[in-house]
Amino acid sequence: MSDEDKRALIGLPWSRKNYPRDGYMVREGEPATVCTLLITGFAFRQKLVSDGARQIISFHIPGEFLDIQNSMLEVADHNLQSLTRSTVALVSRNALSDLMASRPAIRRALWLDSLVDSSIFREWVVNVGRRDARARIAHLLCELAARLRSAGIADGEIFDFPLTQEQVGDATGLTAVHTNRTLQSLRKDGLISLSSNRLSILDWDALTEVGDFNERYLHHSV
Amino acid sequence: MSDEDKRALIGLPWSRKNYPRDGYMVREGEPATVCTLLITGFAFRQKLVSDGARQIISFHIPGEFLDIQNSMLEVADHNLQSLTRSTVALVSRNALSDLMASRPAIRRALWLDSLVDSSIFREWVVNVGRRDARARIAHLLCELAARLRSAGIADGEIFDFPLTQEQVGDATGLTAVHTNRTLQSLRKDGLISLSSNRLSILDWDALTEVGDFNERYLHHSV
DNA sequence: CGTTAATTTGAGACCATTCAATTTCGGTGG
DNA sequence: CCACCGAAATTGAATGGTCTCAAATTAACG
Repeated sequence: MSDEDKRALIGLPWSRKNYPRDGYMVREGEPATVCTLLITGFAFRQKLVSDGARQIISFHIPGEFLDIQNSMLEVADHNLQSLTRSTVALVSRNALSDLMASRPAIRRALWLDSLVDSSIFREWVVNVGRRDARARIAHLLCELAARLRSAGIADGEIFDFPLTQEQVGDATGLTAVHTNRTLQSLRKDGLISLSSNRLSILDWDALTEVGDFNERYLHHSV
Repeated sequence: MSDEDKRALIGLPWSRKNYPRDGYMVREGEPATVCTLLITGFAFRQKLVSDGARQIISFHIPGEFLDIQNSMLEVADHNLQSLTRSTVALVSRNALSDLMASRPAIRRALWLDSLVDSSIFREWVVNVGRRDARARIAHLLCELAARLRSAGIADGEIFDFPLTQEQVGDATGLTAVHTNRTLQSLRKDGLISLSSNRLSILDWDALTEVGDFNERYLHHSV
């Protein structure tokens, strides 16, 4: 994007909104009126099934758009929640839409953003569909680490990790109990250390091996 | 889209290509040069994990674009295969790209198409992550039926169903053996009848109940 | 420092897998 | 038209990964 594009994007009218931990930002079935950019904190998407179980569909880090798709598709098809206390920028659908109409580079950037989103969903289908518990969790940890590094939010082997074990389980299709046992097994093997909301990856190569992690699907080069 | 838009789309230079059953259309890691529209037959996307297991990520029916995302993201992040013998129209990336630049309605239609795709991936994460075998398979059958009806390819309760049980299993994260037993259980309960590549849905309401199926995620109204 | 949330542990049950063998089906050639 | 073939579907039995339920321990927070 050119400087002019960036100025136009930053110049959009927006308002700031804060959410508490676990606060609902968008509910499934609601009409969408605004577009949300995450400024600080973490967020996640989820859907509930008929017996009340929850499946987390993605996690989001600062700098990501949370609901471009909702704003085009009129009605939200999933729930969007803050993971930690967080702050977002709200932009009106119409203002963003006008900007996309007049600025090809911005249009292209948002389009790519949503295509990468889509690629991540595909990898998650594979993760919950065809990997065992250890691999699922290892893969999730690798993905979060790779994305945080790529976004410049973290750079070493130590990360803020605000997920509860129940949330890790809901993202990987496991129960909280089995998630706990699996994390212990990863710790015992010296792959990670995890406590008090801090994750250290002690052996990146081994963790990617266990998690069958190949970051091509993140399309970091685009 | 206006008539003029439609004419412009149909007027794009394209070539026809045939694939045999299980033929590879795109391989993971390959650079993308063309954009593929499925004309006849069925196709599916899949990824392979390190132990050789396969996860099917989506099925596609005639009239759907198969790889808009690949053509924007440069390198394919998954494999694309024909399910049955099929015919596709190949359009050059650049020609389609030019058309999208000049025609907002076409751009919007393709954008919506890929957003619906994305919504379907999200639902599949939920399906394999948080539903048991009966619900997973019932849900898959409901989705295929709903999409075929919506596309006008089928209209009653009887459908061409060219999937093997192994493929149903690979789409739902189950083994072929357990898929077989689960299909028998759905038959025994009078929900479906399935043989020789023909699926009859005998009790739609009961099947949607078992599969926890709500078609909002298909966004058929857009 | 008290209270609630989150993590951890144990034991038993169950859903789905594995492995192997058998039967059925669709297609092909004699 | 029938015999044959490989692929797909089906069956059985044993194994195992994950779940369930419940209780205990530890950590987070006002």
